[in-house]
Amino acid sequence: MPLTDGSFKHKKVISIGTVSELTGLTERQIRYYESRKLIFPERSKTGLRKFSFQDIETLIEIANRLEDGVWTNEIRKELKGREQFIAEAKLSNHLINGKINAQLKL
Amino acid sequence: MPLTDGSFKHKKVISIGTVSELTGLTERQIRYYESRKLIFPERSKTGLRKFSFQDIETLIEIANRLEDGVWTNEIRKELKGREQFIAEAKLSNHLINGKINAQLKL
DNA sequence: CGTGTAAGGAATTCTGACACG
DNA sequence: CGTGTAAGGAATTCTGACACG
Repeated sequence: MPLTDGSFKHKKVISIGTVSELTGLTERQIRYYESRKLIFPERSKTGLRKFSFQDIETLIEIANRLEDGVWTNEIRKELKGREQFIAEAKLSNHLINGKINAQLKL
Repeated sequence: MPLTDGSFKHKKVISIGTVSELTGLTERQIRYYESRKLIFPERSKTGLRKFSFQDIETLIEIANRLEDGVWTNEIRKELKGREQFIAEAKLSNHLINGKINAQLKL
């Protein structure tokens, strides 16, 4: 039942310069957030960082939280919390779908 | 009624090296197809090509057609035909939705 | 026609460090 | 803590051309 493609959103293909333009953040900031384990870009064979659209969305959230005076340590927890929530929601959704299908067969 | 995001699919953010990896085509081939007006990457301020996921899908189609022995001239027409079809389908879809909504109000 | 390649230059990205605080 | 910057090097990309055909 997935409606959106999503494969595009999570594919790591965007280089740091483009991410910088899209987010308004400096490359320095982006690299720093990676070192703080807030984002996890992939690397090309030669070591160049590759980001996804999802990473860009996360970076914008990070920038907003930092403006609120929140530390990267705290932001990391928040992001993990969100991830956990999504994972649970997906599982729950999956289970419910199973029950619905079971009922439909009766 | 758009279900898929789509904004990601059409955003021009991928550099030619990554496109080459994703499609299996050489940079030479990709640049040539652009010169033949089969794809239309954007350019960064300094002139670097930027492609979208849609461009990548088109490139794969192009490669398939070329393998079939079709010339770029012909492929260009095919692609235009497809575009035209999609545009018409969207319009038609829009009109039908309008009629349905009109009926629902009766 | 479609593609390979060598050529020279320009733009991008990387890391580690010094700085401020 | 989070960010700016100068430094030197490595990897990427660009264009125009010669080549084959």
